[in-house]
Amino acid sequence: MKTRGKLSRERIVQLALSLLDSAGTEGFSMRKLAAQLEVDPMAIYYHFANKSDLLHAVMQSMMENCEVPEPSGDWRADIRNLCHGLRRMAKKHPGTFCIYETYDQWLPAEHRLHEAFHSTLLQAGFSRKRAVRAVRVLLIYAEAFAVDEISGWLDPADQAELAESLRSGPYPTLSSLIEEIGTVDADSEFEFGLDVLISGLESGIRET
Amino acid sequence: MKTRGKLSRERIVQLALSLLDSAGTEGFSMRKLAAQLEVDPMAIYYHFANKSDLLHAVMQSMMENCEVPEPSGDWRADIRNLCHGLRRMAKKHPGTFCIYETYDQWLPAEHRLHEAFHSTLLQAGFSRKRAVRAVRVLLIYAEAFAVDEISGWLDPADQAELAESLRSGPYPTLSSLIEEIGTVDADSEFEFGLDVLISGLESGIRET
DNA sequence: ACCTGAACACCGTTCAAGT
DNA sequence: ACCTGAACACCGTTCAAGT
Repeated sequence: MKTRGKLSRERIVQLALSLLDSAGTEGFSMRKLAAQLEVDPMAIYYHFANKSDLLHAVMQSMMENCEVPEPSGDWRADIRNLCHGLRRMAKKHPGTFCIYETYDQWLPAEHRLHEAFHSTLLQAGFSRKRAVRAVRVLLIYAEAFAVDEISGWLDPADQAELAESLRSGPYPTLSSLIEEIGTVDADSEFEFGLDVLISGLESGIRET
Repeated sequence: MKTRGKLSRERIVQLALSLLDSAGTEGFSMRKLAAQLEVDPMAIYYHFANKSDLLHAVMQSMMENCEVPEPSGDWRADIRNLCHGLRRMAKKHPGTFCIYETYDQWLPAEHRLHEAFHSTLLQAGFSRKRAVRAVRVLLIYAEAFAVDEISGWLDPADQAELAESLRSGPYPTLSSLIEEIGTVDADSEFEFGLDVLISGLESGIRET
């Protein structure tokens, strides 16, 4: 009812989201989006101030749909679930997530997730300062892992390329590890990192 | 002696490196670089196939200058030093480092650093598989931390913006933590993450 | 061998105009 | 209120030409 025309903020955002995720950061442009909307490029500018204003709305839409599981009482399990939810969201919206990772302002929609992280750790007995620091480390890890995953840091074809690349100098250790470096199971890899972080965090809950 | 002209691969790379680091990813372009070199934009294309070929060389130059401290025998200290070296390099070359982070191919110049990481952990008694996984987690953390630092995730001015942004909904935990979230000392923050990771890693050296 | 210059297919965005 | 269309200042890059 707000719009009699063919366009609406909602329709633009939804199509932008899917175009960004399917075409990637490089393949996305205001002009291509307009073409998909079957509209003049400048029509979008009636609804959004500029490209980054639109991207802001797109990121908001992504974050609003992020699963934030309910707390179970076991902070270790809850933290894991929150990280998994974040990773699932990233894989569902690879293009948008990469934009989000280089975005330097607060997104209201991310507060819901951050609230859950922080309250989980405070409940678990973390001091305020330690909780904030722990969340920061966990988010850095989970998000950067997801970005690496999106950019394809696990294709088995890489193994040959690595071997080729290593011929540029004597790297005995790396050469002996080609198989291990090339063989990556993303799921268990992610789990491993969470194990390390959580066990590192539980050794000093009372500190600081 | 390879070039009689005003241009050379070396000169182009050095100026590209400093332009990229001072102007940032957005501010860098082939045309602006050519202007600084006082040369026609297309002159660069005689020395490099295209933009990403040039950026590859720029990243190589950055990584070649990365400090890779000698092993001391104490793997905990060595891992910390390697991570600090990486972070220092990132802060010295913010623009180039951000390009590097979204680059999806092997850079020969990064093998030196990775070799040091892996051999340190193997010496410390990590199994091959566990060493590879540990390095991956450590690099993800150190690099993503550096990127966050570069994009300015620690300015004290953010505190007011966060408070404003939190008014969009009820976020009791976050609201109570505004001060802690806004007050970040990057150095000790980085150290905290390393503490967590290393203590998490030492709890299971013999596993897997 | 090394650089120039015009040209092309893209961008995001301003601004005036149409309905 | 909502969209169009021409125009501008940018891109990266191809291709033919100059020295």
